[in-house]
Amino acid sequence: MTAPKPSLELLRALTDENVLRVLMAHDRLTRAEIATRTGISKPTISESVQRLERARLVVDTGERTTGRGRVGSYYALAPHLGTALVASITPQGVVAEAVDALGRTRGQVRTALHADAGQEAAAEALGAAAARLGGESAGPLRLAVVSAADPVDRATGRLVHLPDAPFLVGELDPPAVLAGAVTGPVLVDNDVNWAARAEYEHGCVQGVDDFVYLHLGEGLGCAVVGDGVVRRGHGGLVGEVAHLYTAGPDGQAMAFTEVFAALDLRRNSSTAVDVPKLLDILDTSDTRAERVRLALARAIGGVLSAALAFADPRTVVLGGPWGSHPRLIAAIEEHLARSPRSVPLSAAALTLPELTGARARAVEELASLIVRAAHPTTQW
Amino acid sequence: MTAPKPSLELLRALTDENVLRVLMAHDRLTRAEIATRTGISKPTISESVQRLERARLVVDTGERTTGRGRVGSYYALAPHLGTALVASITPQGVVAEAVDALGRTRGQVRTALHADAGQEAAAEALGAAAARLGGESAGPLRLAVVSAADPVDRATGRLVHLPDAPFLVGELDPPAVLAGAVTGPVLVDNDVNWAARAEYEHGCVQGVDDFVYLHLGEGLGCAVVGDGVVRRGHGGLVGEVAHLYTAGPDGQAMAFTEVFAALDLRRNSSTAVDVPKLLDILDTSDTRAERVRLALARAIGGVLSAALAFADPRTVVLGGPWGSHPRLIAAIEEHLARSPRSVPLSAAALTLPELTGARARAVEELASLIVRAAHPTTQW
DNA sequence: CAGTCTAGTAAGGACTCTTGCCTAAAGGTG
DNA sequence: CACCTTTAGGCAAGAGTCCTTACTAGACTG
Repeated sequence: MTAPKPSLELLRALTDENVLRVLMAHDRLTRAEIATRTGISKPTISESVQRLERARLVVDTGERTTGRGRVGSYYALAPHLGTALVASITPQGVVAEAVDALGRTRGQVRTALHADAGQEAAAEALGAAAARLGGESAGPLRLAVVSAADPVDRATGRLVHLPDAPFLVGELDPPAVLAGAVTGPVLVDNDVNWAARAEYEHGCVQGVDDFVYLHLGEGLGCAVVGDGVVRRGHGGLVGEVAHLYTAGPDGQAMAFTEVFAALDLRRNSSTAVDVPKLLDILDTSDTRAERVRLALARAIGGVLSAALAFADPRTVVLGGPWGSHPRLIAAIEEHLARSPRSVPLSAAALTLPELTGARARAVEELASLIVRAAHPTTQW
Repeated sequence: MTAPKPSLELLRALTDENVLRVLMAHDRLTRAEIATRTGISKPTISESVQRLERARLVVDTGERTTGRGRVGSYYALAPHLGTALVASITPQGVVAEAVDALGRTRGQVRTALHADAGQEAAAEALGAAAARLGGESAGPLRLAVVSAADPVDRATGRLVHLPDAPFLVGELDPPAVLAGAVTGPVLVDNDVNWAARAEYEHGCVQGVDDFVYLHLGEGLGCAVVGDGVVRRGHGGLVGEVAHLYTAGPDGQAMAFTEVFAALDLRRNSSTAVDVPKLLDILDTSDTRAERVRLALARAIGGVLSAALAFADPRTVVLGGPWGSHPRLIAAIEEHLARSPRSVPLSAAALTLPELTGARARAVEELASLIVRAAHPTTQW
């Protein structure tokens, strides 16, 4: 809409950005290689590299080309540019990594948590992991991307407790916990959204710009990808399907989460789904189990009718501890075949997908942080 | 992500774009005014204006400044740059306009249609309107933006007949109908999506980036705006809520459209809602009418639970012939107050909103067509 | 050891943007 | 009416960026 103001500084910034981006894709390159890869002339690249070296964003690695011809110098991103923290918080524990702008993992810390550890323990584990990774890596932790197994408030990054939804990780404020260890922004989103991003980039829906990812585990979650981007809505609560009205076992309209109460599939004194019991039923072949499967398929079919109405996905991905069970998928497909509108289903393909998705975002964000650092004033 | 390649041509293109954009916002300006408004220096503007004049995109209007100081020449976009066709097709008739890049309406044609005219009549009316507007205006019709009161296939722009949904306008292929009269692209979307855009820009949800617009008329439609953009999904069927499962009059789960059958609110031998009868009931105060209102509120509440789950709107806008009825809104609000999650409601504010929304898009698209015409090869 | 190949540099040209100054023409002022 | 002020537009100079071409330095090849 609004075109940037033309200026020579803009050109310079563009050249530098091209150089930095290509150095993020290939960790070490000579000036000549940068020139051919970017399509910019060698002299211009030389000037840019000099500029970036003076700004300490790029360094001569000391390595030299071997082979025919004159010896070239390899350049790379400066090592002290820092890393991004990637963290996943689940009831099982905290997994944290540091990644650099090239997407290389520089260290990983795993901390197991007790089943009823509470948010203090989670916060402590996250803080400790950040401190350790920050100490280990060459530069500072410049930003953090956090995945949490609960709804996340889009504005503040804090976890939200919705009525009738299990609160797995609990009242946690990742930006506050990480404020000391991380110098820049802290981006928080729930695990299902990150998992959807991972499936989009590396999993079973590559190239599908519009899809819905339904996560079925202890909690019931969903992610909506529209036009290639994870949609979060006003408060970040897109995909919170617990209160969605759907069809219950006897055809009554009821909230999705109530279906599990009606089927006696909840964990004691909790709104969490009893996953072992449910998996057990999915593996059983008697008529009672069959009835439960039908009821589940019908309830999930109702959820999918809502997904079709509000997201119009090309595909629906089913993930989570019991979501990708073949017998469940078969039952849902059968149900959909009798519905007026249908949609292809596929099973989630990745393990630890939320970390993959969060990592991708972290790398992207770190890259743009570095590029903007080269020309703080120029904007477009 | 990928930065454009720096080049002097890019700078030139950027300058020209700045000039063209400012001339689209203010119909006539002197070189000096362009310079101050864009923040670019006078000599640069002079060169750009010369270039654009040679390319016949800009003309000296012949007008001269009056007042103190040297007389300046006013420049403006060339008049033959053409216009965009904006058309709305409803069962009542066709309304078509030509708009230029400054958003000025250059002519309007209204054609009434008989209640059961069929798509041939609609196609003919559309074609005739386009031919007339194309003949009247100075330049060609360079693109068209069409609003139709039916679902639109995102890939082809053709209207789609979904099962159990009324097919108001019918099997129409606007791109084919307009191929002769319009030189460029034909963008088609359904009226509810355009109406949502209009409410976003000029109506009751200005500045609200995430909202849902529920249109309740003969057909049941919905638009989802996420991050400030109307979301269409894979096939363009976002908002087709007819088959969404919700709660029926007796608490049974049923498709939204079936609720109207159950309440005997359909027009004879059709799936269209009987709007006069429904409005009548909304205005009545006996217990039977009250029961119908309750049932409607419950069914719409179910639809809104799906909207909350999949779009997380900040606000829900209710529009259409019976959607903004105060008594209906009150009934829905009462229902929502008892639900675990709620959302503010507001009534649609605009008349003929679909034309307003389509017009905005047409102006935007025409502007970018003109800007790109100035530098066909440069891309960024 | 001459030939070949390649990274990096130097020179020159083309082009764009900016600053500053100048001119022309109109309105206002005494 | 003469003069000053104001404003649009043009011109010149200068700085900066990118590109092409040509060259140099150094290492491998045969």
